Amino acid sequence: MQRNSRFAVGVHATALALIAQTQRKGKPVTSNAIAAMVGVHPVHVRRVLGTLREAGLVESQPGPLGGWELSRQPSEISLYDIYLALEPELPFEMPARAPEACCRFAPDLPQVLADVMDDAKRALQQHLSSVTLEQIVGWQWDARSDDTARQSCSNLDKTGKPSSNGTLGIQS
Amino acid sequence: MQRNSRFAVGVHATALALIAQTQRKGKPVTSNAIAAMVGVHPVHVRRVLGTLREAGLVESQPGPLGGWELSRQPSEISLYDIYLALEPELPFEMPARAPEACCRFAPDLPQVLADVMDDAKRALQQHLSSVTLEQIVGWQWDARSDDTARQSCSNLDKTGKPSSNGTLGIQS
DNA sequence: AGAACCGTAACCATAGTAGTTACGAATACC
DNA sequence: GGTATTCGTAACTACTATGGTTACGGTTCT
Repeated sequence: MQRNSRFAVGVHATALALIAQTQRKGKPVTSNAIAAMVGVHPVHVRRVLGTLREAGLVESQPGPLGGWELSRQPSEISLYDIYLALEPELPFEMPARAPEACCRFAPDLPQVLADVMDDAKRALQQHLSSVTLEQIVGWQWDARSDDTARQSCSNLDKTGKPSSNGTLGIQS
Repeated sequence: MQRNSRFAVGVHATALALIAQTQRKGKPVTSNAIAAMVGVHPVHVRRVLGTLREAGLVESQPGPLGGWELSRQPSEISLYDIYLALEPELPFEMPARAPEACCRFAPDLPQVLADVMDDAKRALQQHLSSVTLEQIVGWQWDARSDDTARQSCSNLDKTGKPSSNGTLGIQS
């Protein structure tokens, strides 16, 4: 646990959803499969992806053939979209402060600092906006072409079932 | 409280230390004065600045004429230096994961995601490294020249004494 | 009907943040 | 030397965020 992982989980999960869309048409990835591959609890996956659904990035289907799919073109989903949907604000927020706290000494410092933090947020936003899910999965294909054989992992959707062992073998 | 404010406090405090150095030579800012202006508890200021001292960014002196001073040229202290000293890592860290969790489906995705996150961190680092304390305080002088009169704030070092009212009038 | 999904609420353990108190050490001033 | 002022730090506390876990209900496919 610990250290906010929603963004990482969101990116990982949506990337897996996209890969699934192109790999096995008609059968979207399930929360359990994502959870097993990302290494978190299925409920957490649903919570994160549920938030992304509210933002219009993904869709879910219940039932035996259910799971998660992107609801936009992968080229239209940037890391910034995912971040913004999952986190209330970018890092480098100046904490709200009582204005009378500063004095003759440095009356404008709070505003200058707020501007500096805004610059940092803008730089970050710019970078995150420039990376799309389509690119990420593309890089993944590139990397994969260099690969040798991999061990198979049959019946992926079944793995990570909470009732099986409960911990998924994840250590804190 | 809440939302990690160490970075903001560190930047604010060091900027005030620099302003003090150039404003009232020989009399560094005290933790109490910084705490009052930043809006946090003096002990918290000492904790944050204590960490920055370990990183070699500031120095402290005890006693009636004591307080905090920069131990480097302000042009040699960047926001990245302050961030790195106060936080164990930049945001956008991929959580450590068991390697066997991923499978044939997307074996290289974890590495690709780690690279993507590294890119984000690099972009952030680049921006933070480009801003120095000297610049920040310079902007503050610029803004100040536009100012009209300000109310004075006599005996700043005394304000914010915990024994006075305990809360400093700070609301959560 | 039953199995396999998602949807959510509820509860809990853990950990990080910062306020608060307390006491000790160093320094300046009388 | 005594006192006031400052930093240094440990200890305790309250609050909050995070995410694991369980439980139960609703859909959809077979």
